[in-house]
Amino acid sequence: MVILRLSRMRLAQVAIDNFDLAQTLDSGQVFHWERHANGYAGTIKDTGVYVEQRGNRLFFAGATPSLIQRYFSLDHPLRQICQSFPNDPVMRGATAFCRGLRIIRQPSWECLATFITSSMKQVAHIRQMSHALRERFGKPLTICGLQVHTFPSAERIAALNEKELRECALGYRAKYLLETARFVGSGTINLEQWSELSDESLRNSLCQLPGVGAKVANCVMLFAYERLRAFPIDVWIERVLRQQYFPKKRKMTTRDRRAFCDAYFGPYGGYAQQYLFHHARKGGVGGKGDAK
DNA sequence: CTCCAGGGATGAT
DNA sequence: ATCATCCATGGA
Repeated sequence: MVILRLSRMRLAQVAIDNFDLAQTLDSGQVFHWERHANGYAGTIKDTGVYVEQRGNRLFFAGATPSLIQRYFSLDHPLRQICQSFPNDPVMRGATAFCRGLRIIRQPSWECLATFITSSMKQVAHIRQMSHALRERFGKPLTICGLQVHTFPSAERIAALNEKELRECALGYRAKYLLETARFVGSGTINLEQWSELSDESLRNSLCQLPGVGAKVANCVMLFAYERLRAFPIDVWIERVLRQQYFPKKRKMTTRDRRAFCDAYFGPYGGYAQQYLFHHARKGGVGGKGDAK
C-alpha cells in the first residue's frame, strides 16, 4: 500500500547532472536515509523528505527545490573536483567507481552527534544507533505516507541520562555524546558560529569536544562545514595507504599519513578521501582480503 | 566460535 | 612526544 500511495503521489523534480543518489546515500557519510519504493525517505534538518532518482531527474516531496539542491550539493563543480585529484591508478579507479557521488551538506549537530557514535563501529551499526536515537527521542513526521523521525536536538539529548543513551546501543560512546550534547545544548558552544572559523581553528574547536578527535573532527568538517580539503583517516583509508600507495614501506606513523594526505590529495582532498573510502568498502579494492 | 568496525581518552614509557 | 590498553556492541 505504501508503494501504491507513492506511485500516486505527485512529486516535484529538478534536473541533475553527474549525480548518483544511491551512491551518495550509501557512502558512509550520512546514516538515516531508508529505502522505500524506488527511492529514499529521511529528513533534511526538521523536514521530512522523500527523494527518488530517475535518470537525470531527481523527484522529491516534502522540500523545496532549493533545499534539495543545497543538501545534495548539486552546485558542487564535480567534474572540476575530479580533475583536481592526483592522476594515479588508485585515484583513477576510485573516481571511475564513484561517479556522481557527492559530499552532502548535513546539519552540523546531527553530523557531529552521529560521528561521535561512529567510533569502532561498522556503518550498519551507526545506522542502527542513529535510527534508535531518532525513533525514541526525535519528532515523528509523515512523508508520502511513510513515518520518519528528526534527529533529536542537542537540548533534547542533553536532558537525557547515560542509561537512556546506552539503551540505544551506544556503549561507551553514550557518555561522550551526552557530554557534548550538554556543551551544545546549553549554548556554551555555538556550532553555527563555528562556520566562520578557519579550517585549523574549526578543527581545534571540534577536537575539544568529548568523543571528538582528529578523525571525527575531519568528518564533521567535511560533511557539515563544507571544508572539502578535510581528509578523515580511518582504518579503511589506512589500508588503502598501506596496500595501494606504500606497499613496500615498513612503518608509517599517524603523522606520516597525515603529512602525505594533506600534501598529496589537493584542495578537494575530502572528496578524494570519500572516493577512496567508498571504493575500498564497496568495490572490494583496498579491502580486507586484498593483501598484496 | 573469532575477528573487526569511518576512534578517543587515559595512563605508562 | 609516542605507545599500549581499555572501552561496548553486533555484523560478518
